[in-house]
Amino acid sequence: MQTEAAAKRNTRQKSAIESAVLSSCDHPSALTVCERVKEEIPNISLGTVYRVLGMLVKEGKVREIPVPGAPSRFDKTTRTHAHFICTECGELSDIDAEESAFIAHARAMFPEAEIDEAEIIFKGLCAHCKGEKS
Amino acid sequence: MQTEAAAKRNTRQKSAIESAVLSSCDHPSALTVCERVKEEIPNISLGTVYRVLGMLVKEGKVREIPVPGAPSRFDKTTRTHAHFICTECGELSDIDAEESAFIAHARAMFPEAEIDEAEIIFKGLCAHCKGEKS
DNA sequence: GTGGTTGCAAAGGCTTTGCAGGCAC
DNA sequence: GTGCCTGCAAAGCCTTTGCAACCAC
Repeated sequence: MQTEAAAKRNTRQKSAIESAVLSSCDHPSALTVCERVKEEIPNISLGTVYRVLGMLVKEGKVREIPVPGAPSRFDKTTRTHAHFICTECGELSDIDAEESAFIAHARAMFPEAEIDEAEIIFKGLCAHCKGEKS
Repeated sequence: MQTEAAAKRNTRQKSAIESAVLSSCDHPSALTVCERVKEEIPNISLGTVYRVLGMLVKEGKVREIPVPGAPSRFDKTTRTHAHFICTECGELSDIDAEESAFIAHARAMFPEAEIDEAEIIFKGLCAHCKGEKS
């Protein structure tokens, strides 16, 4: 007997979506994941991709990175860390900043609240786009 | 002769929207701003509120705080700082964290990119909602 | 056979935009 | 009078959801 979750089933779609995210080195959006899975399952639907990604996030296998004014990206790295997004080309990179230190600081400033997580996004120009502008 | 901006006009709507945001102690969404302005200009439209808020943000008079999965909030404080949002009731508070220190850290990790700004949001339960859960 | 899953399409929420009329200058 | 601004409504984008068919168990 599992804790309480109704018995989950393994399907072609689920494993294809999971491996698409886990094997990606970038940070794909739901639409990108859908396109990649389409190579294996041509008639996969975007609704299913969103549903399965939601499950994976809930299970803690994948992390969702909300991007202001743009579709969320999905990240195989669960370890908390910050991100950098290029305002020109939209490329999203990891930044190995001590997010936990930020949270500790925030807790010190706000002892009466219960702070669980942080979303830290830096914005600017990536090396490539920076070069093109100068 | 202004720098280059086509001559902007002063209208009842613009000043009402601007003062609604600047006089608010909370962090209203565009819809909330619209409702408050309606007391003064009953037939103000949400489209206009979004348009004017966009101008104010561009002029640097107001700051937009994008909230993942919820409407953006608008903040009269331009000084960069972090925010805390309660996942239960949606209340948004300022946190006087040294955002510039975060940016400096990120720049050190990512010297090849040009990092301009940061969006830092902490999530958890506010004092009030925390009390109700225990 | 049961009921979690899927594909499709429609709907949902937030935000932007096209257009004709209106108003600040 | 000019052309920026407004109100209205429609459209846009990302995401969620209802439903009947489907398939893992």
